[in-house]
Amino acid sequence: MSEAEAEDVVRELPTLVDTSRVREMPTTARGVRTRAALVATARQVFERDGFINSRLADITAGANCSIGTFYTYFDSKEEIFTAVMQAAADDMLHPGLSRVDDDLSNVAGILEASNRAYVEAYKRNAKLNLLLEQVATIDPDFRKLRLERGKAFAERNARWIKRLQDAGYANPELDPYMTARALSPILGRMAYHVFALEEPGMSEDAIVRTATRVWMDALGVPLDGSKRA
Amino acid sequence: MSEAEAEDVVRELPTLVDTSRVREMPTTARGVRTRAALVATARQVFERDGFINSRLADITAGANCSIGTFYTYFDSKEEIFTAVMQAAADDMLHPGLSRVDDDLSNVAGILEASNRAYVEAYKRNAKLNLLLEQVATIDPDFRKLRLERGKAFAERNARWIKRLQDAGYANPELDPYMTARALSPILGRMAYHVFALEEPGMSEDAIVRTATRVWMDALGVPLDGSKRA
Amino acid sequence: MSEAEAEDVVRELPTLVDTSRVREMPTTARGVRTRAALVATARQVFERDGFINSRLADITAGANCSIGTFYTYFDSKEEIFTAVMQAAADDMLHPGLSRVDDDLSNVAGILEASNRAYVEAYKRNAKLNLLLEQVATIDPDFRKLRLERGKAFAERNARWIKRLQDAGYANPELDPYMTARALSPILGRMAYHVFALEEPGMSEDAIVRTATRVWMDALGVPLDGSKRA
Amino acid sequence: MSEAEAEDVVRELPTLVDTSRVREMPTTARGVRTRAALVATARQVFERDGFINSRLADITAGANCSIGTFYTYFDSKEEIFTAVMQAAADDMLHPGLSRVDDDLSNVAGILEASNRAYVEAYKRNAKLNLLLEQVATIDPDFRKLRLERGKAFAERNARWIKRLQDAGYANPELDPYMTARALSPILGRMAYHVFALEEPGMSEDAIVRTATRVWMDALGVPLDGSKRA
DNA sequence: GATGAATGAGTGTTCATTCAT
DNA sequence: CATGAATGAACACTCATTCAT
Repeated sequence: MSEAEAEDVVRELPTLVDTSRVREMPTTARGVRTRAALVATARQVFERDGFINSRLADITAGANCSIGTFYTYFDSKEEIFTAVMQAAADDMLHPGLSRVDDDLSNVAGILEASNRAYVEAYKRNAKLNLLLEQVATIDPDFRKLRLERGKAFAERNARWIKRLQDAGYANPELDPYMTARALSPILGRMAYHVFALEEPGMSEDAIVRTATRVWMDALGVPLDGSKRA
Repeated sequence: MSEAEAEDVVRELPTLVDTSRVREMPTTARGVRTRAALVATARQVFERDGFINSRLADITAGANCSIGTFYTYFDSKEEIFTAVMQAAADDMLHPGLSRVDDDLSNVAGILEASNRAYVEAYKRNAKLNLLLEQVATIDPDFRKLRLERGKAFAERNARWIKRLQDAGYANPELDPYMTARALSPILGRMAYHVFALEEPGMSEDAIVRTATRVWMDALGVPLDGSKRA
Repeated sequence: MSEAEAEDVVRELPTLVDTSRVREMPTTARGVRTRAALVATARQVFERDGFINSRLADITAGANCSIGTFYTYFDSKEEIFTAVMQAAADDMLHPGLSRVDDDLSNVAGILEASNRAYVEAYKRNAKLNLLLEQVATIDPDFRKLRLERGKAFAERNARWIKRLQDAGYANPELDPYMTARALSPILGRMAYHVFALEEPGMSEDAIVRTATRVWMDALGVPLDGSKRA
Repeated sequence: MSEAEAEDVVRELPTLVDTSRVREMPTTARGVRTRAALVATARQVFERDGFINSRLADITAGANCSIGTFYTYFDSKEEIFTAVMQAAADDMLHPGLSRVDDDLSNVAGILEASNRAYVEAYKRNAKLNLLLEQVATIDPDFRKLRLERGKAFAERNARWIKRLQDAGYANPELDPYMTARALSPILGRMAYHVFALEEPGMSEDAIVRTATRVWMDALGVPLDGSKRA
C-alpha cells in the first residue's frame, strides 16, 4: 500500500515537475555550480518569503551572482520554482514499497511502514509543500498539474484496493475508486497541519498510526492479518 | 454528526471572520448601499481574478464609486476580503443539525443528510473556497485563523465521536480526537476537487455516500442502526 | 492647390493621430493642468532624446509629478507620443487654401502661397517631423497610419490635378493619380533636409520657388496664367 | 543620367558605408567563413526584426557561433550593420550608365533605362532600405552619412542637368542644383512606398514611366529627342 | 461624505558587452 | 580563435494608499 494516501503533495512529486519547462543544463562545470547555487538559494528564499513576496535580487545575491546571470539559466521566476521542485522531487519521494512483492498477510505492517516513510519525507520538505500550495492557487499550470496528479494517484490506489478485495482482505462491497478518493487525503492533510502549518499537539507517531487504522477499518481489513470471514 | 468533516472550509465559517477586523457599519442608508455594492463587486472580482491579481480599481468601478470612497468603508484590501467572507458566511453555513436532538439509532441517516447539506453549500461557494485557500497561503492572519478553526472543529467532532462511543455505537478503542482529525478532511477535499478545481468524474451523490460510508466503517458503527456487539 | 505635396508629414497631420488611442480628458482643472504639463515636457524630451532613448522619468520630472501620475493619464509611452502629435497637429497644419475658391487663372500664385505656408509650418515643427519618422520605423500602427495618409493625400492631389486638366490648364495626357504620387514628395523631402536634418545651403525661399516651378512645368501649366494652347 | 534621383537609398550606397568603420578582414579561411555567416545571418535578423529589436544572440545562433566569437569580428552592433550594408552595396547598385558616353539625343531612353535598373535594385533590397531609414533616425553617424550622400548626388545630378542645358536639351532658366534637389526624391519615394511599405496599387512599370516623364517635363526636354526651340 | 488626482517604492526582465578559460 | 558564463545598468509599468478639494 505504498502510496495509499497519495492525494497529498509529496507522493505526487514524480509528476510534479513538467520537465519540458526546464531548459537544458549548462555544459561547463562552472555553469553547473552557478545554476546549483541559484537553485539552492531560491529554495531558501522561497521558503522564507513565499513565492509572491520573494525577489529575484535576493536569490542572485545569495548565489553570489548578478541578476543577469539568473537569466542565463532561467527564463522566469516560475521556471526556477519548477527547478527547485524538480531538485527536491527525489528527496520528497520516499523509496516506495514494491507493490508486487507486498505480502498481503501483513497489510497493516506494510501500510504503516509506508505511511511512516511518507511522513518523514513530508517533514523534511514541509515548507516546500506550503509553497507549492501557494503557487497552485496562482499559477494555472501548476493547478492543472496538481489535478492530474491527484487523479493518477487515486487510480493507483484504487488498483491496490481492488487487489486487496480480490485477495479476500478488503470489503468487496466498496467501490475501489471512490474509496481511494476518500482515503487519499487523510494522511496528507494531517501532515500538512502538523508540519506545514506547525500545529502543535499531534505527534508524528500518532498521525501515522491513526491514518493506518482508519484505512484498515474503512477497507474492512481484519487487523489480525487474516482474511475476511 | 452535523459538522463531522469540519476541516473543510464551509463549516468553519462561523469562525472564519474575525469580526474585530471589520469596522462599524455606515449610518446613512446611502452609505449602507454603497458598502453593499462594494462587497458584492469585490466578491465577483476576487472570484474572477483571485485575491492577489485583483485590483481595487476594478472593485470601485463595478460599484460605481471612486477609489477614495472605498477607504471610507474599508482600511485595506484585506479588510474587504474579510467582509466578503463575512457576507457569505451565512449562506456557506448550512442550517446545521441539532447536536443534542440527534437520534443516534439513525447515525447513517443523520450523517448523510448533514453531508449532503454541506456539499450543497460548498457547491454554491466553490470559488470562494478556492479564494480562501489562496489568501491563507499569503496572509499569516488568515492562516492562523484557519489553524484555530481546524482545531476547534476537530474538538467538536471528537466530542461527537465520544458520544457515539459512550452510547455503544462507535468503536471504543479509537482515540476520539485523532480519529476526528483523520476523518475531518475527507468530504472537504473531495468537494474541493469536484467543485473548486472542477475535476470531472465524480458525482455529488457519490462523494456524499462514499464519505458517509467511510465514516461509518472507520468509526465501527453498524450500518443497520444497531449498537455494536 | 493647398495640399498638393501632401505626401510629407505636415499636411498629413489631420489624420496623423488616431484619436481612439487617447483616453478621455481629465475632469478637474488640476488634472487638465497636469496632463498639459506632461504633454509639453514629453515633446521637449522626445525632441531632445528621440522616442527610443527618452525615459518616462525625465518626462515626469520635467512636469513636476510622479511616475505614477503619468499613468493616470496615459497607458504607455506610445500613448503620450500620440497625444504630443495630437497637440501639435493644429499648429503643424497651415490654414489651407480653400480648394473651391481657387482662382485658376493664378495657379502659380496659389501654389506658391500654399507651399510657403507649408514650409513655415514644417519649420516650426521640424524636430517633431524627425521624431515621427523614427516612430514610424518602429511602431507598425504609425507605419500603417502613414501609409493610409499618403494614399489619401495623393488622391486629393490627383483630384486637384484633374480639375486643372478639365479647366484647360494642365496637360491632359498625364495620369492624375500617378503624377500626384510623383510630385507629392518634392517639397516635403526638401523641407526634411533643410529643417529636420539641418542641411545648410538651401534657403527657405529657394525651396518654395523651386518646388512651385517643378510642379508647374511637370503639369504643363503655362507660367503666365494662360490656358494651354 | 544614371543616378538622377539620387536622394534615394540605392544609388547612394557607394558612399553608404564608411569603410573606416569596419576592421580588417580575417586572415584564415575559417575566419572568413565565420564572418560571412555572421553578416548573412545579421541581414536576415535585421530585416525581420529591425535594428533596434534585433538581438546579437539571434545573429550568433543563426551563424552557429558563440556570442564571444562575434566580438572577434565586430566591435558592436553598429559595426555589423555597416558590414551588412557594405556587403549589399554591390547588389544594390545597378551597373550604372556611363555618364560620358550618354547619347543625349535619346535622353528619355537613357533616363528610363536607368530608372528601371534602379527600381529593380531597390526591389531586391527593399527591406534593407527600410532598415537604413530606421538606423538613420537613431544613429547620428548614419544620419550624417546620409546627409552627405544626398548632397553629393544632388551635385552629380546638377552637373548632368547643366550638361543637358549646355547641349541645348534642358531649359537653361532652371537652377541646376535646386532642380536636382527637387527631382531627386521622386523615384526613390515612390519605390519606398511600393516596395518597402508594400503599398498596393502602383505597378513597377507605372512608377518608372511616371518618374521619367516628370523629369523630362520639369527639365523642359522635348519628348521627341530634339533640342529645345 | 465623496472625489479622483497624486504618490513612489518596488521588481521582473533585457541585452550589449566583457573576460576567464 | 573560440567559447559561453557573467555582468549590471537601465526602464517601463503596477497599484495600494493618501490627501487636497
